[in-house]
Amino acid sequence: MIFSQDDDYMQRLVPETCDVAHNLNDETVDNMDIDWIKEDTCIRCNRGGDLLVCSEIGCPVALHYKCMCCNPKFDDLGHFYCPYCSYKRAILETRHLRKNAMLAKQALVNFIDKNVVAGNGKNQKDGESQSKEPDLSLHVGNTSRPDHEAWQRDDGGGQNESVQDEEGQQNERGDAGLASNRQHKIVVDDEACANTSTPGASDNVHFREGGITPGKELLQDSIIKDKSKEATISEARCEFAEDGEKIQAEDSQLIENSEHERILEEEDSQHEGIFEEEEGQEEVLNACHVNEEVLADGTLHASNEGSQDYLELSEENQGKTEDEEQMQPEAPIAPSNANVPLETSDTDTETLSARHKNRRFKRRARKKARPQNVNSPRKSSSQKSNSPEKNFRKPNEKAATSKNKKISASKKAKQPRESPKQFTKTTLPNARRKRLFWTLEEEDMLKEGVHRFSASAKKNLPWRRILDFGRHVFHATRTPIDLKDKWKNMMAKDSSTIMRR
DNA sequence: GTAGGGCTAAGG
DNA sequence: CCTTAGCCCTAC
Repeated sequence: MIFSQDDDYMQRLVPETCDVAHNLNDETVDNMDIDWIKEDTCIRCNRGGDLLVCSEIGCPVALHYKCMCCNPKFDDLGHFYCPYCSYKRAILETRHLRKNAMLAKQALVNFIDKNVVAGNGKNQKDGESQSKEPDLSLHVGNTSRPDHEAWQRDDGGGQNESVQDEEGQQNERGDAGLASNRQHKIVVDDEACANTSTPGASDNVHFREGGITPGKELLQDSIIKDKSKEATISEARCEFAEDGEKIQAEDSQLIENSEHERILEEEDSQHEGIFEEEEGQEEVLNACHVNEEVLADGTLHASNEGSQDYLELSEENQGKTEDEEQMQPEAPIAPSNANVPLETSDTDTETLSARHKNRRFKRRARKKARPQNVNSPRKSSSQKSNSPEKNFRKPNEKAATSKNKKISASKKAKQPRESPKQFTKTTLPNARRKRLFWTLEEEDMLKEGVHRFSASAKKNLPWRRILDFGRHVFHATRTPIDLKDKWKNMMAKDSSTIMRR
């Protein structure tokens, strides 16, 4: 849509409701108004003629079509927006979506909290009844659940539709997720706007204050703020990580989500500079993650709608929690208290503690002995047979492991993946990694990788490259050495089967 | 970063 | 007790 510099445009330039006016003193505004009114030329070539005038209220940008450095952006109604306003609108939309997501998350947390209080007390005591309990799944679309109705009552009906929809999307939140969120935008948009302090106003102010380079100083400020915020977040993350291996299993997912939000936030703050009010919300989000961990670990694990992933996760985590318990007295740096509720919340009944006490004691002794092993030469086979672990291994532990093994073949690859770097960073120095069996998919990928890279390899196989090659299949904790070891085993296996024939 | 060999958990 | 498979350490 091409405008001439007509009266209509002038009127649009100096509306009393202009956002800038709210943030600048009258004198400044008056001066600026005068400048804008005089502005009847292209801001690039400084000439008159047919100009594209930005439709954003208060934006004085006018450009020749040919002076645009890129294709002009129009909205559905054909209104032209200058690149800055166009970007600003996109950011605004992103913010709305984020607000929606956070609202949904908060609703989810409330929902889960209520269920934890109401439902799980008896779940813990009755193992079998857990599977019959109402579905506490985080997934949507399951209509046959009483809790859902309770939730609707608790949170008020109007929003539930949108909140419920978005909660599922958050689980796989990415750009695609955000895009799909748009269809729900209108539903909660009003509330999101209400919570926001008219973003457009701040945008405009920054643009004006920054002069020709819009909000340059503010931009830097925002980057600094953002970095400090990021540091805070990562500090918090570290604290979580110190809580033990359990966190690691979910940390990668946490990081993914946080990372995604951080990126969004960076984008926002770089252009708007003031999202300090969202810091609290960021914390809320992190808190949400923590809550989810707790739930995945204990309360949700059995009542979930047959979600094997949760089930398996909780099984593993029980073992890990146990390890954490052993470590705590010895650990020179005491982990934060965040895991205390984890231990006491649901899995640690009196009987359980008593049953595991002996085992923990033995394991602790073994772990104490481990540092000596590290520095000493290889142990003799006699030492090997004296391993206390073997002597005190329990039948139910065996059963759990075998069950775990069965599940692992098909399910391991679908678990949230933990980064090997995170693992080495956050695990105690002498702790041994949890044994992770190879899936068929991983083996196939390994074969494929070796096949692909062995041709180009002169002497040594590039395990690192093979790992990168199959990163999407290999578990995130796999290292090149693991690949090498696995290949070694596979070769040994092959040769042994050949020998037998 | 990789190879080789030893250690160890887990299962039979 | 043996075997298997994954993990770890050390040398290169």
